[in-house]
Amino acid sequence: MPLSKFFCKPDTSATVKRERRKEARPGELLAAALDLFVEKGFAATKSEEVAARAGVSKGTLFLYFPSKEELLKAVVRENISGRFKEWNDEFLSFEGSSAEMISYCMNVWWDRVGATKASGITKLMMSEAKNFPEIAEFYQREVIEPGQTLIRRILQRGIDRGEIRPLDLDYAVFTIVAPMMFLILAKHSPGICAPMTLAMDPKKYIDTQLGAILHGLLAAPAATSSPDKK
Amino acid sequence: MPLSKFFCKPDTSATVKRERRKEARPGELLAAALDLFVEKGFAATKSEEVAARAGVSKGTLFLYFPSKEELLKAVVRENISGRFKEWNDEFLSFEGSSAEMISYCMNVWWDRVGATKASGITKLMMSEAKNFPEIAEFYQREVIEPGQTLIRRILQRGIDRGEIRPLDLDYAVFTIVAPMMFLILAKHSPGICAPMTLAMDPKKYIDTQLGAILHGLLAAPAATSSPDKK
Amino acid sequence: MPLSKFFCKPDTSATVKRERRKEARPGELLAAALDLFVEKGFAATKSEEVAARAGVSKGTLFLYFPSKEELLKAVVRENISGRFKEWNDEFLSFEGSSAEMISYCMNVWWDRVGATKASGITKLMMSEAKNFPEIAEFYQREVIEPGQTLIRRILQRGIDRGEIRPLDLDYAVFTIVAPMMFLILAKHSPGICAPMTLAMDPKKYIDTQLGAILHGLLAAPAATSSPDKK
Amino acid sequence: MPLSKFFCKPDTSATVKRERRKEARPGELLAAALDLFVEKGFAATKSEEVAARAGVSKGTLFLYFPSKEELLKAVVRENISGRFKEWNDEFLSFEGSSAEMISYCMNVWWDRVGATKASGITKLMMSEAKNFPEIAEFYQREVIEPGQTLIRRILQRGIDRGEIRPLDLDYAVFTIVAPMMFLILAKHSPGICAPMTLAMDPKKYIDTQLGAILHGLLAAPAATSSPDKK
DNA sequence: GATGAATGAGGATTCATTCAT
DNA sequence: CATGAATGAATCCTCATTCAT
Repeated sequence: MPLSKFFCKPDTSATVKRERRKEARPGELLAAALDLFVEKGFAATKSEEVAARAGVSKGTLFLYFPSKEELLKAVVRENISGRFKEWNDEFLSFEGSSAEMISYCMNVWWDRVGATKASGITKLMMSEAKNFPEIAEFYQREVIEPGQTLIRRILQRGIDRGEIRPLDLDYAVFTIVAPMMFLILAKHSPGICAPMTLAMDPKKYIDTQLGAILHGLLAAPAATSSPDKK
Repeated sequence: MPLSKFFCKPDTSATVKRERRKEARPGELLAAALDLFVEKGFAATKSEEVAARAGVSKGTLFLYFPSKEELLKAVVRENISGRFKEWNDEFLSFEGSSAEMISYCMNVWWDRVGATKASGITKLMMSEAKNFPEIAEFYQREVIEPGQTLIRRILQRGIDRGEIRPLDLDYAVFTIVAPMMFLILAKHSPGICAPMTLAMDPKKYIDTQLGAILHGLLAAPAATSSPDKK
Repeated sequence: MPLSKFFCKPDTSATVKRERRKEARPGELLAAALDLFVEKGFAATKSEEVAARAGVSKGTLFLYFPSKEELLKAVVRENISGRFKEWNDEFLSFEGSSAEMISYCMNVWWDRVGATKASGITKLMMSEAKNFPEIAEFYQREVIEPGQTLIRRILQRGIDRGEIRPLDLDYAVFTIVAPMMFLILAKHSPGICAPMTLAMDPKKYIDTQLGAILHGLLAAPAATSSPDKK
Repeated sequence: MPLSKFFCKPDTSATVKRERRKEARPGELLAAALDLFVEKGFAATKSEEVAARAGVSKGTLFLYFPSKEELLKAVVRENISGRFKEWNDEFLSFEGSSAEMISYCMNVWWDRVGATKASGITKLMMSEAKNFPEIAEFYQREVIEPGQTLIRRILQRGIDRGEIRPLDLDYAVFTIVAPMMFLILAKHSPGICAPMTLAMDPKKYIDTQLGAILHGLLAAPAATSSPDKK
C-alpha cells in the first residue's frame, strides 16, 4: 500500500484505468458471453469473439475463466437472480384482485427479467440444456421451480378467493408462463414468432394476452358462449 | 402412418430391404440430422454422428449432401409442410363455431405437426435462425407467414360473425400461436417449461389453454368483466 | 469381405498402400514419438513433429492416440519388453562361471536392449518420471524390479558358489546396473559422459568395465593391494 | 555452510532481511530455477513457477533475466564450479596411494558436488543438452573436459607408479565417472536406478563401488584371475 | 525497482471434407 | 456406390513476455 494512497488526492485518471478494469473484467466478459451465446449458440461462439466483444484479447478471457464451459456456467449463475424470495414476499403482501395480481406479475417480470439481458439465459437454456445437463439442473432448481411455485400460489389464492375458476394448477400455470416464454422467443429469435415486418411491442403484447387469459377471446354473451354456435 | 402400411404386403426379401434402404438413404440422413440438430444444436452435432445414426459412414453423408450446411438446409426444406394451402381449403369449408374452429385448429396442428418430427424444425430455427439468415428467411416465407395468415383468417371470421371480441389481430394471433410454441419447447427442451417431474400431456395442455383462451381464467360473474372492453 | 479376396491374386500394388499403412501407422507413430521424446524431451516435442516424422499429418496422430500424453504412455508400454521371464529362464539354465555369467548378462542386455530403441525408454524416464508418476510406477514394476531381481540372483548364485565375494547385494547390483545406465546416457546424451571427441565403442566399454568390476583396477599383487602402498 | 553462519550475528532487523533479499534475488531465482528445471525439465517448467518459488512475481524474473533461456544459461553458468584448477592443485600435491586417491576423489566429489544442488546441473544437461547445444558445449568445456582430464591424471599416476594395471585410459576414466553419474541419477530420478523401496545411502554406495572397482567382485583366489589379462 | 494484468504467438486437439480403395 | 483413413483449417487453451501502474 503505497503512501501515495494517503497523501495524494484519490487516483482519478491514469491509475484508475488498469485497476478499475481488473474488477470490471469478469462482468464485461460475462456480458459479452451472454450476448454471443444467446445470439449464436454456445458451440458456434468462439472464445476469441467473446474476448473481442469485451474489448480484451483471447488470453485475458482465460485469465478469468478456466474454460469456455466454465464461462458458460458463470454466465448462467451470474444472470440467475435469486430474486424469487423477494418476489414471493412482494406477492404475499399484495392486496389487489387476482386479475391485478396476474397483470402485475407479468408486467413486473417483463421489467425485471424479460426486458433485461437475463432473459437471454432462458433462450440459452432452450438450446443448450441438452448439452449441459449439469447447468440445466441448476437452472431447474433456481429458476423453473421457484418461478412455477410463485405462479401456483397466485392462482391458488385467486381460486381460494373465488376470483378464479377452479383449475388444474399443473396446467394452469402454463397459461401464465407460455406468454413469458413467447416474449423471450420473440425478443431473441425474431422471425420465429411473428413476421419480421411486425415490430412487437412487449407491453402491448402482455396487455392483449392478459385480456385473453383473463376474459377469454369470446364475445360478451358468455353464458351461452361456445357450445351451440353454428 | 401411411396407408401403404395397410395395403401393401410387408417387405419380405432382404434384397428388397437393401434396395429400399439405398433409396431411403437421403431420407434416413435427413431424419437423423433433424434429430441431432434439434437435440444438440447444429454446431455441436458432428457430421459423423449424423451418418452413424443413419447407419451409414461419414463418406456417404457427403455423397448425398455437399456440406453440413447444405444438409441443414435440406432438413428444413424437407420438413416444412407445404400443407398450408390444403389446410386453408379445409378451413374455408369449415362450418362450425369459431370456438370449435380454434380448437380444431390447435388439435389438428398438434397431430400433424406438433406431435411429429416436423416440430423439431421450429425448435431448430429458434436456435439457429441467427446463424443462417438464408434459411430463416425461407422458414419465414414458408411457415410463419402462411401460418399466421391462416390464424388471422380464423379470428377475422369469428369477429365478423360476432363470436369473437373485436381484437387487434396483429397481437391476437399470438394468443393461438404462443401455446403452440410452448408445446414445442416443452417437447424438445424438457425442463425449460415445466419441472422435470411433470410429464405434460399435450392434449390436456391444449384443452386447458383453450379453456383459458376462449373463456378466460376468471370466475363466472363474467357479465361485468367483459363489457368494459370495447 | 469382397470375393476378389478369393479370386484375385493377393493385392500387391495399389490396394496395399492404404490398408497396409493403416496397420503400420501406430507402430510408425510410436517409433517416431520415441525418437523425438528421447531426443528433445516430452514437453519440447510438438505432436506435429511426431506426425511429420512418421510421415503423416497432425490429424492422423490423434486418430490413433487420443492425446500426446496417451501417446507417451503407449510409447513406454510398447517398448517395455516383458522379456524378463525369458531371460530369467535363460539364466536359470546357465552353466558357466559367474564371471562368464555377468559378462554374458551385460553383453546380452546391450544387444537386446541397450543397442535398440528400447534403451530410449530409460533415457526418457530419467527426464519424465517426475512429471508422469503413473508411468514411472509402471516402469518400476515392469523394468526396474524384474531387472534388479535378475541381477541379484546372478550375484547370489556366484556367492553361493564361492566365485564372488560376499557382498551387500542391495548395493552390489548397482555395480552391474551403473555401467548399463552409463551406456544409455552415453548413447542418448553424447557429451554428457565423455568428450564429444571420443566415439565410444559400447562393446569395448563393456569389456573394460567387466575387467574392472571383476578383477579391480589395481595391479596384480592383489594380496597386498591397497593398504601399504607408498 | 558458510563461515559467516558462525561469526556473524544473526540477521535481526526486518530491514536487513529485506535489503539482503533484494540483493539475493538473482541467486534465489537461480536456485529456484535449478530446482524446477531439474525436477520437471526445462520446457515443462513455467517461468511463473520459478518466480513463485523464489518468492517474487513473474515480472521480477524478467527484470533479472531477459528470457527463460537466458535463465537456463545463467543457471548452468552459476552452478558450474570453476573449482577444477583448485582440485587439480589439490591432487598434484596428494601423497597417498592411488587407491586412496581414487577414494578421496569420489568422496570429495560427492561432498562438494554430488550432494549439493550443483549436481542438478548434470541431471539437467542429461535432459536438455540436445535442445541447447550452445549450453551443452559450454558444459563440455567447463565440466566434462577438466573433470575427465583430472581423473585421467590420477589413473596415469597410478599406472606410472605401478599401482594400477595398465589400462586404456579413454575407457578407464568411465570406471570412475560412471558411479558418479549413477549417483546423480539415483538422487534426482529416484525409481530409475533402484526400486523405490530402497533408500540408497550415497556414502555406502561409494564405498561398495570402490571395493568393486579397486579389487573386483571376484573372490580371493585372485592369483589366477588377473594374470590372464595382459 | 516490483507487480501482475494483458497480450498473442504457439501448440494441442477437433472435425468437416476429401479421396484412394 | 460406400467406406473410412487421411488431411489441415479452425478452435481452444497455455504461457513467455511486456508494460502501465
